[in-house]
Amino acid sequence: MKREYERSLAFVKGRCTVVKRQARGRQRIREILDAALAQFAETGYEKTSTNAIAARAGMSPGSLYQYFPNKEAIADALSQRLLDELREAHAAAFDDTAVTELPLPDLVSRVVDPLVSFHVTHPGAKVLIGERGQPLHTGVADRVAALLRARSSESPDDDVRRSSAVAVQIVAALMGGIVAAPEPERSALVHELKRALTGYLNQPAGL
Amino acid sequence: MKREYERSLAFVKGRCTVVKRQARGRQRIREILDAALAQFAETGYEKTSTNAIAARAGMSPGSLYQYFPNKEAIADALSQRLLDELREAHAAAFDDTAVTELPLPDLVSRVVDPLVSFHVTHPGAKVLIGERGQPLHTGVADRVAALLRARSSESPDDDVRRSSAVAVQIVAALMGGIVAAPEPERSALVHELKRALTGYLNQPAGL
DNA sequence: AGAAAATACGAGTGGTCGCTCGTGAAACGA
DNA sequence: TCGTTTCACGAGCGACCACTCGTATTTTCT
Repeated sequence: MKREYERSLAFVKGRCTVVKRQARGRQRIREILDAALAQFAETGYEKTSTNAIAARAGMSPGSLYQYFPNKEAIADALSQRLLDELREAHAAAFDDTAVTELPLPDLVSRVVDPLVSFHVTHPGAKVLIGERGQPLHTGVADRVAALLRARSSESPDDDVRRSSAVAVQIVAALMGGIVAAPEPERSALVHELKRALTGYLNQPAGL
Repeated sequence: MKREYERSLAFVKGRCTVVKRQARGRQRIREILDAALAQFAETGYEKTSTNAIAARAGMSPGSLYQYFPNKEAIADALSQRLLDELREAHAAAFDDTAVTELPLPDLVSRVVDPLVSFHVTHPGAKVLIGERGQPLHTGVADRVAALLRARSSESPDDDVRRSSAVAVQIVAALMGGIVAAPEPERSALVHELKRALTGYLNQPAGL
């Protein structure tokens, strides 16, 4: 019986080889990523040991290292998976036609709201941003930049890029508190975030 | 010959005792803090080893542990020292009388500018904020809250506290990029930071 | 001068962590 | 059925790290 297998990399005896992943293996990768996300959320990236991830995923350290060459690769793959989920959640906000006409507060809400619910349902995502580089950051920043360019086509490109980078950093900065806060306060903080963004983006550039 | 000595804590043989610090000892503490700040700036808090701090300060690990019981205490003392320096640099901005009358952009500049130059001259300060709790954060946030309360006395206290916390988080979020950027870009980013703050604080609360 | 206090040293200890490797079980393909 | 590939295991290795301790030196004070 012929079957189709996803080709992917395995890391056995210190060597990187190409293997035909079985269904079991693909499931294992998902389990590792799930465990890593939960563990990162609890203890942060640096303080999370790979042995703890393996234990949480119900496997031995050796099994874990058949699917990832090192700890960093786990975080990278996790960032990628989260970024994909985020892109999907954001599709409605970004892939629309009439972004140019929409009032700024509405536009901000359309971008911020899915972002908030994404981070609320994935409380570990913020440590992949906070403690490690910017893989999630840049993914969003690029799309925000494109959106801003569409709205104010006469602004110089550097200004647009800077504005979107700043806006993304503001969102990232407040997201931690938003996720951590209990519900009555959380809504208030989301409201403040939107106020900050609209206030920032509304202003004429020459102040 | 009688001399006056500062009493402080020593940590010898695992026990905490009170000693009469000599001038040499006080100098050593300064050297440890200097070395720690430089090392934190280079490698971050977690990845900085106490042995590396000791080596950078030109002393043995044992000597370092005569002045601090553990790594965290070094970071705490350093945070305290930086907070004192910052408070001094901010005295002019906060201790003024007519804060209520000043236009918002001017007020923002008076607060932000010393903050920026403080972080530029102490590039290690931001990791004490970024990777470890909020000792520097809260110190500034309280003063900002007092300032905001003075300006809009009719706002509810919760709103004021929230606004100042958000403002401080915005500053903290952008400070990293500001410190890292070379000079032409740095000024532009500072300008963006001020725009963000004025835009945020200018708005009527009910948006 | 001489005892006591404070400072200084640095090899060493116990512990953690990322990662490996030899071995064996399960699934696949013929 | 049987060889090959993929998956699984877990003790343990080497490196690093926060911190200790016995000892030696310097300063203080009488």
